Formats: sequence, structure tokens, C-alpha cells
Amino acid sequence: MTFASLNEQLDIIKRGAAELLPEEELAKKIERSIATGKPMRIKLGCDPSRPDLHIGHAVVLNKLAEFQQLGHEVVFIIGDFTAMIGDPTGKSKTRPPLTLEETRINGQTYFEQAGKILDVASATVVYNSEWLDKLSFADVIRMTANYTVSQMLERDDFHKRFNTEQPISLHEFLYPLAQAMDSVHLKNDIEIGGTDQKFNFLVARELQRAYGIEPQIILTMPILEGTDGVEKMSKSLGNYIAITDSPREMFGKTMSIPDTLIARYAQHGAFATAAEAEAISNGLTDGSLHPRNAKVDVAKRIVARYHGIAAADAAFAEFERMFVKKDVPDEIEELTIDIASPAPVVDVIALTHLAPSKSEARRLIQGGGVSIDGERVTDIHATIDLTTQRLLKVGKRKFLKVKV
RNA sequence: GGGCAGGUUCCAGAGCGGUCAAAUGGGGCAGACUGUAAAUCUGCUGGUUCAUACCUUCGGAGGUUCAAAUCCUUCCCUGCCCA
Repeated sequence: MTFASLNEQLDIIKRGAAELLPEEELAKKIERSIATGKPMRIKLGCDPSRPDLHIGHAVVLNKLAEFQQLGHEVVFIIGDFTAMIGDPTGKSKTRPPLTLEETRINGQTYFEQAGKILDVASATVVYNSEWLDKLSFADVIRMTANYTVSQMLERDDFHKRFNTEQPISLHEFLYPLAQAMDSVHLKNDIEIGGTDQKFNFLVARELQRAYGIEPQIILTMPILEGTDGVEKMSKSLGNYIAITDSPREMFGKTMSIPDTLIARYAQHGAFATAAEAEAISNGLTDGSLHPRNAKVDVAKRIVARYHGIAAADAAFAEFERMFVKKDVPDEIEELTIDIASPAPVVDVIALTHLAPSKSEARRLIQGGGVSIDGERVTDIHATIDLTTQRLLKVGKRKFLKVKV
């Protein structure tokens, strides 16, 4: 196997990355790889309790795709062992532990989605229960002896909770170590992840050293903010763009991001180059670029990435029609429901799940958020004749064609 | 083991016998305005019914009372201090 030159590889690897350390060590690894013809091994840890991938995850996956193109080996580690134990960390409520079966199913959906970005067929997949489950208590004690409480408390999250008298479960200290043991086991050359993983990755280096293994290189990628522009993108916060979202959703969600995020989304969501992102940023600052147009462009590129150019253009056209011309979308879900024909609008909304409850449906009507065939419903007692198909609109973007 | 402070609706945080479905802020949703941006303004934010009627909720389980998130008992959980 022949590889690209050292500088070419370094350039590609560093592109868009948040942090790479230590760079000199990576250079040595690359040189050795070139000399011996052996690919480097890149590790990515995956959480099987959250198998829904969004374009924030794509930042890392895209980088892995680049590693693959460079001829290196990508290894996915599914953290089934830790998921089986469950991690009631911090604020997040007690997350129910997953069964072995669930972790496998989730792992599967994870790969199907990751396949949209990189070549999963040629990647290696391992489950960390394969080795973590086999450690004895004595093994674990020996492992923990390599790390101190002070070192653990350096982690921002722990540090903060410690100072504000928030609980920290003892087993939480074990998670970074468990993750580090994965690296010990795998002997990977590089570990990749979001910037929030830096601490864990550093622990892995320490532990690898302690176990006489060459320490891994740390490559962190920026964490993409969610569509709200504040929190990091996450499914539970509802501010995400899933990579399985339809073109319409993807386009719409991208259009709703704050202006301040346009350049970031261009670079990390649409994978524009740093130079392009900067050009957008400058254009917005000096006013030569209209934010809306810039956003449209980014939205198109994101949609095109997952659905193709044609779908992107279609999504844009539909967006224009819906929001600029205030028209209804092209394709609306049609539903036949089982209810006595002149039915209370409130009942229909609840039944079709356009709102979670009848009370909520009433509130929406009172707030002016419901319309039938383009006409706003003002009376919560209003009924609707469903013998012919009617167009129901609830809120900004929920449309449904219903009939009996 | 001892002492102290706590566990409230999505989050933070009031309430401390009835006027509490529970202040206030944040978040979210809807409307106006817009570029489905930001900012701003307005309304809503447990459920069923709409007539301020009923049902479920304030860590769990009992109890006192006409009446409890508010009092008592007990259990569980968290933090701090002492040992």
C-alpha cells in the first residue's frame, strides 16, 4: 500500500479539526506508516444508547471518511458494555441500562446511517464488552491505581460539580478509564471525537503509557451548535438536523439557524473549506452578502450532501413556495380517520397527533395556530365536515389532509 | 456513627394547612413583525370537559385534619460539617 506524502496527509487531517496533539507524534506515525506500508488505526467510540445521527456527528464521520481515503483503518467501538451498565451521569435522568440485544440493534442503525457518509463496509466494528466484560475486580483496581482523584477532578464537568456540591457518582470516574481501556486494548494510533472528549482521550494516553503501549494521538473536531444556536446539537434538546431528515426538513431547519452560525454550518455542516467559510463570514460582516441568501446556499449544500443536488433544488423551491409565497407544501401526508363526520376540530387534531392532547389543541386554536383549508379556526367548538378531504394546518409547519 | 441543609410541575427556583395545577425566571409552543434569522410585543405552557366542575401531580409509604406541596411517623435519596 502506498500513501500520500507526510505533508499532504497532515494537511488533510488537520483540515477543520479543533485540536491535534501532539502533532510531532502524529508526523512520526505517518512517516512510519509510509515506510512500512501499514495503515494507521483510527478509533471512534460510539454510544449505542443514542443511535440517531445528526449532522453534528457528521463532522467526525466526515473526517473518518477522509482517513479512509488516505488508506487508513477506521475502527468503530460500540460501547455496549457501558451502555449495559447505564450511566446516570449528572443531570440526565436515570437512563435505563440497555440490554445486549438493544445495543446490537442500535449499533446496526448507527452503521446504516454512518454509511451515508463513509464506507462502513471496510471499517472494523468491535464491541467493548468483548474485553471490558472479562476484566476481574483485581484488574480494575490495578487500572484505577494509575489515576488520581485530583487528575479526575481536572475534568471541567467533575470540577464544577464538585465545587457546587453536586453529586458525582464514583462509577463516573470509571467511565473515562473504561474508555481509555478500549484504547489500551485496541492499540489505535489516533482517537477522534468531539472537543468534549479531550479529557477522556488524554486519560487514554496516560493509561496506554502505563500499560506500555504507544500513546494515541488526539484529534478533536468542533462540536456543532444546534439550530437554536446555543446548545450543542443533540436529539434530546430537539435542536438537531438528523442525517435521515427529509430534504424539506433539512432545508427548513437549516434556514432557522441564527445568522451567527451561518459560516460554521457552511464549514462543518456543509463541509465548505475554511477559506469559503471565511469568505461567507466576511461577506456577512461587510454587508455584501445577504444573510438569507448565504443561508439558502448553505441549506442547499447540506441537503445535497445527503439527498443529492436535485433534491436540494426541489427543497429550495418548496421552501420558497411555502414561506415566501405562503403557499402549502407540495406533498402533504394524507390520512383517513375513523370518526363521526362533522367532528369537533379539537378531536381531529388530537386523534391525528397534530397536538398531543385535546387541551393543547384548544390552546392552539385560541392562539390562532390552526387553520382548515387556509381559513383560521377561531372557535374551539368548531366542527369539521370530513366527508371530503380537508387540509388541516397546525402551527407553522404541520400539514395534514384528512377525511373520514 | 453524629450534626446540619435539602428533595416542588421540562430546567432553575418560590410556596410552608385552605384564595395552589402551584409565584418568578429560563426553555418550549402559538400569534404579530420578519429573511421560518435576531430583537421586540402578545398569549399559552398537567389531563378531561368547558360552566373557574372534576381527575392526576409537589422523593416513596402511611397518618392527623372538613381540608396538606405545606403538620406527624417512617423509609429512600443528595450535599456539607464532625468522627
